Amino acid sequence: MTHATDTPSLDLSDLLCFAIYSANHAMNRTYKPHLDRLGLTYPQYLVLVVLNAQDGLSVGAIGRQLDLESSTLTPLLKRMEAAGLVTRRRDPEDERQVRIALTADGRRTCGELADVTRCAFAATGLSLEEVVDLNQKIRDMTRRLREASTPDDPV
Amino acid sequence: MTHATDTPSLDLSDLLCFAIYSANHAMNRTYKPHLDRLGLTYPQYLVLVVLNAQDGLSVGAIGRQLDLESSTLTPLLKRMEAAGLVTRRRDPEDERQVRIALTADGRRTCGELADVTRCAFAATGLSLEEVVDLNQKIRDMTRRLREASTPDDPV
DNA sequence: CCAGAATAATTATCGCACGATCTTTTATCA
DNA sequence: TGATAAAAGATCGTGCGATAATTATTCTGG
Repeated sequence: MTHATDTPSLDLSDLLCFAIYSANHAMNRTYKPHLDRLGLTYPQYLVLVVLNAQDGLSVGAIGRQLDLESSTLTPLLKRMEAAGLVTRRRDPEDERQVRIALTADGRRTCGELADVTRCAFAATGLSLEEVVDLNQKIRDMTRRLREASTPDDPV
Repeated sequence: MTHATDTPSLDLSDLLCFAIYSANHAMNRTYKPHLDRLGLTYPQYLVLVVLNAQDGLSVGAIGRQLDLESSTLTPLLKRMEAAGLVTRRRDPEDERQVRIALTADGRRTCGELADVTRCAFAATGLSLEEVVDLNQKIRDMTRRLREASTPDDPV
């Protein structure tokens, strides 16, 4: 059961975590010029992707999709509000929640997202099939990482 | 040849960049309790991995391996110096460079890294073979992303 | 109905990470 | 040799991202 015997090497190039870390950096840099043009940061882009699928979500609902804390999202959403992309309104039904809605400008920016995504896709040099496969493999791993973390914190 | 026609969907779960983004978050969270025990942050852990392989590197040399700027590394290394893990000394041969060397404490901490890496590996739920394969796939993609970015900036 | 628990968001603090700019040191070359 | 260019770090400003503490609202049990 303990497969702790086949020790993974400590060489940087063998570390899966570093491969992911680097891939994330590279992806950010790939997106950057396109997002700069739209006046967006990368997490802001992700928020728009979420709102594009379903508008008027609460801060918490967005956070659950992106796996971000409200303490991260609150200032980020305020910047997006200042940029005129979204509005923030307390839900009259439950005043604890803040509903995030796209403005006309935000919706227009959402219209550009498909192009940005297409460019990034092209930059990977992967076929659509390969992207789907790699996406699935990474998501599976992420799910297992989360499962391994949540049950009980190894103090 | 132009696979720009088969547009990737804008659904969050289909975005490879989001899969990587989430995987990176999840990996960080997996490492956190172990690194907390050692008093390290995740990028500090990566610096130790680099120094463990070759001690006495310059700031720039570390940065090239981790793909980090001096503006990120300088304060990070100062914190590691304050924590007693490394020393920072101008190279007498070339006073522009700052050499980073492990202290006795730093070397002792390096001795613990293999355990941390092993725990993270176990949390992925992947076989060593699968890790090697996924690692390669991600690194290939990262390389292509870098190639697509560098030639000329698509304004 | 009301005290206390639970939930949602905000605030504060810390540590990356980047781009832009600056300083110091080294290299180059007319 | 003496001006200038290049290289290596350091500094500054902005924006995530995490945790912990706080505030405000809603829910729940007696």
